[in-house]
Amino acid sequence: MKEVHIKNSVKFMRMEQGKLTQGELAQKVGVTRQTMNLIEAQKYNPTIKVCLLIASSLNTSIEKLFWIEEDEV
Amino acid sequence: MKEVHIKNSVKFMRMEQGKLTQGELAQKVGVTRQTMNLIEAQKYNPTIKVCLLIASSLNTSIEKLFWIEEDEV
DNA sequence: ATATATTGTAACATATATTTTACTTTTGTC
DNA sequence: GACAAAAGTAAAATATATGTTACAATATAT
Repeated sequence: MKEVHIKNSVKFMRMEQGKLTQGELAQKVGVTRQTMNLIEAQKYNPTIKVCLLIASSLNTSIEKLFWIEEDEV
Repeated sequence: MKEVHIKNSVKFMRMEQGKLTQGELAQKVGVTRQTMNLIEAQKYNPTIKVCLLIASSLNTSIEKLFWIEEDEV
C-alpha cells in the first residue's frame, strides 16, 4: 500500500455543528465512542462507510472531512 | 454499524480515464488487482486511504466515486 | 477458431478496523 | 476544591479489509 498520511477535520467539524459530543456523534454513526475517538485522533484509517456516515451526520461532505496529507514544506 | 449500502463508480470512471486496466489502476494505487476487482464489484467496504488514492489516480473526487445508496423506490 | 490479455473468483493467510470492558485524565460547573 | 460529564487511552477479542496464490471465465485481436 502506498505510503501516504490521511488527515481529517472530524473533531473540528463536530465542534461547529451544534456542539455534538463525541459519544453522540458515534451513536448517530453507529460506531462506539472509542472508535470515534481514534478516528478523530487520526490513529487509524476508517472505512469509507464510516466516513460517509460521519459526513452525513455532520451535514458536510467527505471531501471536507478527509484528505491526503501532502509532503511537508 | 448502521445498515447502509455504499455504491461506487470506480469501474465506470476507470473506463473513461484513458482506458486504464484494472491491474494498472491497482498498481497506481498500490493494492493488488484482486482488491481492486472486489472494490469495483462492490463486494466490500474499502478504507478511506484506498478510496482517496483511487480518486487521486483517476483525477476525480471521492464524492463522485463513493456514495451512500439511498432507500429503494 | 486460436492466442493473449483482462477480468472474475475462491481458499487461505495476514494486517488492521472495530468492539468490549475498564480505567485514567481532562474539562466544566457548582 | 468537589462533583459530574466528556475525552483519552489500553488490552484483549472479533470482524473484516487486504494480500497471496491459483485457476476459470470473458473479452479482444489476429
